[in-house]
Amino acid sequence: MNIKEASEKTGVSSAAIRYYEKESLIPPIDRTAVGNRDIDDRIIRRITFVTQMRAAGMSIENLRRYIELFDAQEDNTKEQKALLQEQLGVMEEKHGDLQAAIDHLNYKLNHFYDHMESTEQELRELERQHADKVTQKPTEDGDGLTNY
Amino acid sequence: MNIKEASEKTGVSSAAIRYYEKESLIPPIDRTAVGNRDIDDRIIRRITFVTQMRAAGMSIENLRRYIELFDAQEDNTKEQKALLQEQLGVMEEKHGDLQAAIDHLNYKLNHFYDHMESTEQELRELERQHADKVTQKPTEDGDGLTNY
DNA sequence: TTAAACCTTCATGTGTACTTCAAGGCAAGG
DNA sequence: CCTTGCCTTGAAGTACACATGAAGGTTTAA
Repeated sequence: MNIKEASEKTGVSSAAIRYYEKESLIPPIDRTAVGNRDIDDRIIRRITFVTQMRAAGMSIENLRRYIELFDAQEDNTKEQKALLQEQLGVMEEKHGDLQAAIDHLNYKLNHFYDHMESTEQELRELERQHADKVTQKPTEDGDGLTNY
Repeated sequence: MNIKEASEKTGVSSAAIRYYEKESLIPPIDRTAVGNRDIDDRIIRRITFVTQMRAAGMSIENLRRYIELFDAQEDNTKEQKALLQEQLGVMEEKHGDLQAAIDHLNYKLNHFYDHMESTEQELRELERQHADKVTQKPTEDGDGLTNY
């Protein structure tokens, strides 16, 4: 498929796909007779992988290092492990921050709700939607942003 | 406390604190007689809140809108709700992506481990550390990055 | 055969979120 | 008195991750 189809399939812009190839986040892409990129499913999967890792907050630079290590044929087991471990740490931390912020907002939303008329059900739905994910509420609402 | 102490306490640079104040992410900070910022715990909490939301992926712009709404005295209940709802959506999505990426890396790490000598215990520890957080593994390891 | 709709490379522009620099003020220690 | 070390504002610079534009090539459809 051409780059536009790949773009539509992945949700990544054509320019970004070219950029990823140049930065070696995805392998060199085969070209057609006239020099156009011919993108197969392997490349699509790689693009999707990049998208996931980017969404998870991994920088282009780290992602490139990570991929280089995995693509290399030498025995760089140790470095691979170290890099995985490092990235897992970063992601767990982000995950924690994110969860804290979500909990915080949910708490605020619930508190907020307590002081409102109960005619509007949207908030209840929202609350129900997220209820299973809220594990703990902040011990105090200390950011000074609660007017209610 | 002065801005340097606040910086050390929050892990946010002095320049960033000034920037946050200018962008109204934190309230106007009191000044001493000679014009230096005198930062109290309320400001510290605000800075921490900003840090958390930033870490969770909220943009400066959205964060400012959010804070403006909460600081305003008018009855903007509806907008506050909408903004909270919007941000919760964004964060839940990010959370999902992040979890997917973490699961992916954990799966890779486990798979990886299966093919290694069991003399090195670090990976077991890492595995143990994160085991409770891994809820599901990717159905296939389709990014082409598994050499092992 | 001419326009539309793709594509290419290379260069430059853009938005975000700060960081760094320049120029200067205040307070304490030697 | 002068250096050190903190602070101030305002302007300009930087890094990242692309987006956009220029100049041109190919293929398809009218």
